Amino acid sequence: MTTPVLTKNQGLVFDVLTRAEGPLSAYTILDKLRDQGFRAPLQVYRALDKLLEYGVVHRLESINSFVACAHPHENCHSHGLVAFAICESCGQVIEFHDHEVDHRLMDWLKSQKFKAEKSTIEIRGHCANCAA
Amino acid sequence: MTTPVLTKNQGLVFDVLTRAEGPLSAYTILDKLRDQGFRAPLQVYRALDKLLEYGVVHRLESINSFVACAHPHENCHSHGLVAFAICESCGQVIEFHDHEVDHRLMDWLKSQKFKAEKSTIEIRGHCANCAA
DNA sequence: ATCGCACACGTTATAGCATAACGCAATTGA
DNA sequence: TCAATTGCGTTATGCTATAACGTGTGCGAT
Repeated sequence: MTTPVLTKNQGLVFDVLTRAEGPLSAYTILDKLRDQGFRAPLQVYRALDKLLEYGVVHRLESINSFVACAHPHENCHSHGLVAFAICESCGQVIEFHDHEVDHRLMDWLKSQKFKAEKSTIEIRGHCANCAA
Repeated sequence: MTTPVLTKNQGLVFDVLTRAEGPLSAYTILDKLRDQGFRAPLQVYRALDKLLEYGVVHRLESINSFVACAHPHENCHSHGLVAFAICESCGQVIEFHDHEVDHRLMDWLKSQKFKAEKSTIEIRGHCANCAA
């Protein structure tokens, strides 16, 4: 499963996210793309929907923001769960995968006969630099 | 650490959440409390802030909603991580705690010298009844 | 007792996040 | 060629959350 060629808008949004230091909100992305002709939120959200679908971008539910996947080449959907540590001081995000956590959660869900579709694991706190 | 006596507004919001079948948005709560004199979102949000602080209510980040804690008596802050399975068909939420997952995540965070403060683990999908 | 402080509350206004609904253009494949 | 699909642009709207102001009440310290 490989990522399709991106359209113009998808490419612009993906570039902005890739260059960013940390996660960006949809409206921040919009502002950064006004010079490229973006005028409305939907232009951003539609591109984001596709990028999320392709697995090259992640949505951080707890801060209503989006971040480029840390492993752009391999498709992120093929890993198991994705987890994020989000620094509330500097905004940086560390993405990580842990099969142990993955299996444990999946086993539990299985025991409940719950069919998992999307998952969100986000830890907010302070990174090594900011913990002071 | 015991839960303080709730104020009138906090009590009303907590009651609504306790009686609800599933999670409710702040504005849904507001609507349910109009007859008791609620007029503005802040009345709900302020009560929710306290209830979250007391650990008797959880916030579901991925659906912008709130749910009463499944174990009202024991303080939920004292458990480790809390995880939720959210059914996208019927809206029901299953709350669970798993020390294995907890430890595993905490170990990883520790290895990164990341100081965790708040966590979100939410799995969306379909529950046993709705999976059909 | 009264002053000062902390806290809950009420209200209005505004900010921030996300989608509905319309129509047009380009592409593809039967 | 026609129909279906997909992306795009625009306007309008809805949902989620907080800022900023002022009021009232309880309570401890002086």
